[in-house]
Amino acid sequence: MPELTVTVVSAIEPAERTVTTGTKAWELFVDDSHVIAARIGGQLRDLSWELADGDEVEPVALDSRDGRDILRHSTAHVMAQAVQELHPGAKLGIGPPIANGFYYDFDVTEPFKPADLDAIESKMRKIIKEGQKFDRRVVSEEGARAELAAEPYKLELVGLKGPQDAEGAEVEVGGAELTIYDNLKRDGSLAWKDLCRGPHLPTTKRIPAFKLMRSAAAYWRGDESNPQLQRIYGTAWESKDALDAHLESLEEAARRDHRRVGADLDLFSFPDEIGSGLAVFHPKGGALRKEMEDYSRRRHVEGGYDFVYSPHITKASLFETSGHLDWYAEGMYPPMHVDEERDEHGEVKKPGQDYYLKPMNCPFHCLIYRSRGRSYRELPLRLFEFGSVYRYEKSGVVHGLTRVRGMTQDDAHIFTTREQLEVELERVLVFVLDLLKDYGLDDFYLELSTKDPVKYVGSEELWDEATKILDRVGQQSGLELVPDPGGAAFYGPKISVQARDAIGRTWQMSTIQLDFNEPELFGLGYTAADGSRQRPVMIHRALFGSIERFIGVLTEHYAGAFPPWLAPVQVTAIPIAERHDDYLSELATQLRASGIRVDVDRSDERMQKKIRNAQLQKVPFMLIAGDRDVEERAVSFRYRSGDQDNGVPIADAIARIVDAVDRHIQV
RNA sequence: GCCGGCGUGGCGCAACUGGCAGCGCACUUCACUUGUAAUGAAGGGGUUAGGGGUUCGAGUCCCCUCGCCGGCCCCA
Repeated sequence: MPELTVTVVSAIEPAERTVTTGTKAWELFVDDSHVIAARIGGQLRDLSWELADGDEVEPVALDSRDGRDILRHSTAHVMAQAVQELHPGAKLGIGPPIANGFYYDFDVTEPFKPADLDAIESKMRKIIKEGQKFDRRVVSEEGARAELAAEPYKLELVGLKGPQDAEGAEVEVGGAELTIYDNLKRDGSLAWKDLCRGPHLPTTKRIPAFKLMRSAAAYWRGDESNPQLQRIYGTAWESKDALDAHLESLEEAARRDHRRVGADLDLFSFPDEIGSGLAVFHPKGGALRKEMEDYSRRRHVEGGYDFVYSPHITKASLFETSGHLDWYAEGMYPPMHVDEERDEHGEVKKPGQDYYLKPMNCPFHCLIYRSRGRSYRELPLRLFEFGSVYRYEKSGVVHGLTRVRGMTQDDAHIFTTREQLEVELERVLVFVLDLLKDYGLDDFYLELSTKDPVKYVGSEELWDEATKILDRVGQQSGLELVPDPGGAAFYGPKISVQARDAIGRTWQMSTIQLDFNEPELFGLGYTAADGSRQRPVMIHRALFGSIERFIGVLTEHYAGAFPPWLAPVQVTAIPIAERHDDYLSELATQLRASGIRVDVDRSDERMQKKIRNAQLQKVPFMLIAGDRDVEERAVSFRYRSGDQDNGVPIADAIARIVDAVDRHIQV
């Protein structure tokens, strides 16, 4: 029998194996039940793939990254089969794996209801139990068209046959050839089939745990002008435990949701009367916000920024100059038309003016720059403002504090010479990261957004130079630098700082953005050392992004249990009996004199209830006093963890609290 | 903006096919004075998001508006 030699790449060391011709990949891994696919010559393949001489074969385990993707993709197929059995007219869209799960899009006459999902789930369990085989089959384009005649969306994909455009479509048609996967029952009969690149699990039985999550509409191929399909999201895992852990982490995220924590802790609200996406901060949220802002101001003073202020509205001409009305008019609140006068016949006597709410602060800062002649000696000029901006976000995207229509940016615009640009960018990045760390975020990576080939202004050379500088600065930071091709705004490339929170989610925080456009539009200049007139480069830089959003992120990061310096109430004093009230009120006066935010709970609740209330409000320090403490001129600490430290002398107690606040430490 | 779901005291929820708007927490008052997560009693609070319609009768059914939730598109 002819033989061939393959190399099995495993965790230990590559091993050569001699096998007979016709050997399938699974035969190399019969003793490892976790292996569900193989990477052969760099390509992911089914276990039924026939080996060729010289192949390098790497096992893919179910609980690996690739393994989970394959599992989820196969589960999506099972779901689609179930949907088509229950809803015979349903047409297939695409069904790729995504982070933590999968989805599949369907064109159905009626949107799915929760009860439909239950039924689909039961049907899926039946299919999984049947142990249907995923069987790969290469087809010609004509063959595919014939087989898929009833699947208009699949036909469209056959026409594309490449990974372009539609996100996720590459899992269907990505590769050099077209393939169809047949789902075969035990008796070899065809249960279902789908155009798909694969690979897949060997059989449906290899799906250990899954759950359908929700349904929603999605535009076909991600384009608003296309029809909306009904998408079902699901998740699948290598074990029941892994699924449960995933569901638990979703619940943890829900418990931390800033909309919920914000209401529980009385931080902020979104009164309907004001309008969608517009928040008010209550006294406790106000204390938190003020602390954040005050600290930021202090650091900006130290960082050499100049503080400026600008109004919330302006005449249209400013945004004509800046180009915002050309590029972003639909993202702006419509204008208010003022000062128009009409005569008795209704004819316009005086045309009036359009005023706009500002969606950005930069044009104002450009005017401040331009208010007089500038010398190279003044640069870099760093203008900083907590600037409130208003954006008419589409009604469907407004979300808590993270996507609002009115927000305050901690916005700075730095005007610099081309020569200073690199040094200044380094400085800004260090400044931004240091400050974020002070608020308790310390796990970052960077994203470099580069030119969108169709939507940009300025010369190629300028973009290249600026992109290179940003890249260099990013590299020097030592952080991971992820490319984001085409992600830049039309006026310049940017670096954004992504932060991971306490439960591993990433948030886009700061952006540092170059702008070659506005200095040009506003005709900004400075006199250089040689007396020539030069154009400055502008750096846009927001650190929190918006204060509102940052408060939302921090609330979720800390799950409301803020470190003492940020906590709205830093100390709750709890008397054991009413006769201890005055003792603690005196202590509170002393703490307030040290700048500590302290409440004395003088309600007529029992002290256990007061502890519970303070605990639920996530107050970092509870100071409890009874007869013993009064006698010793001491106080007893209780922390959010439930830990106690009793009989602490008053002076020590104050010092301990003030120290924790000053040093920004968590307790 | 699009698709779907939803909107009942401050918050969380209940009210079968249309038939007296209710419970818990919170709030107020009174009593109790207790050493580390809920003392007891009494009381106040709602034009059921807003508007229109169907009906003898609407929280419940229909229409419009506003708002919220989950996605999609978008996010300068």
